[in-house]
Amino acid sequence: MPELPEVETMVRGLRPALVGRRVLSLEVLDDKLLDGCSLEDLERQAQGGRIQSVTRKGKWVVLEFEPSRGVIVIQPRMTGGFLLLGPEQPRHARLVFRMGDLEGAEVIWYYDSRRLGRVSWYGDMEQAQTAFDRSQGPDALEIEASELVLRLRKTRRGIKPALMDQKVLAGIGNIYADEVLFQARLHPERIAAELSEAEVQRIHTAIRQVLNAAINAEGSSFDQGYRTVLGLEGGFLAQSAVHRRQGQPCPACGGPILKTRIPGLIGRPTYYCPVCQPIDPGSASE
DNA sequence: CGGTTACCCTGGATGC
DNA sequence: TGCATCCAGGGTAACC
Repeated sequence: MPELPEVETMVRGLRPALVGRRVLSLEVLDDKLLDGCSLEDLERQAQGGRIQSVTRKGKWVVLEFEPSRGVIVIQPRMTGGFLLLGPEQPRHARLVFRMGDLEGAEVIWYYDSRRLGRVSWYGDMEQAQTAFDRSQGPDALEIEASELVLRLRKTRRGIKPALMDQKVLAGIGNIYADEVLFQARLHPERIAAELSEAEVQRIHTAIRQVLNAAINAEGSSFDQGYRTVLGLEGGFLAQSAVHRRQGQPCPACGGPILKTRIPGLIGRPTYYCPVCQPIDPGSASE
């Protein structure tokens, strides 16, 4: 579920409950989520450790314990999330952090209905960073425009699948790819390597605008999916331009938003305005 | 190597 | 009501 804005919202919500506090115990309720570490090792590593920082790398949640106590990385993927709402077990709970020195909540839950999320442990922050750099590109909020130009020039896929490729840049998924491409007025099937520098610059600007707006709205919620750590819905979809708005008027031209499937993203819907985001830029209406 | 698809999972919504 | 099918915020192994 979560893309960069949802993960950023999780991390911001977790910080006051975790940073500087001691983990009395970590209980792993579902060891299927563990990636590269045993249940026993993870529980033992966390037990009694004080959390030094809670950060985000791309779509990863990173819990750093006090020096030399290691790092836990959680990838929520489609349906993972955290809840601070006390001792009552939520549905699909997979991890339980029982905290000391905590005023509001004593228990922090990680839940994941589809069990696609992953939990890893690294010896220190440097190892976690190395693992990140091996599998992910620069964070979408940190990448420079010039770097984005270089990276997009290397692939002949459509620009939407390229933006969603975490090795190109980390943090963008299906919702925000649609919003970024609308904001940049680019058709999702435009070949990434054929975009002009000016067009990639528009994408770079749109990424920052869209992701920051989504963070301010605390992410995107629909159906039974993503919630904040307090169990609240994120508000971004109320202000989305195209995503999940098929048949509704484009906010720029008033024409109907289309829902379609594009090559390279089978099984995932794409929403766009065919007038404002023409496949042939020469025919743009703006 | 670059690009695409199949598959991993589950639960809620939708359709017959 | 019951059952089948479809759908979903992600990622990766395997394939062409």
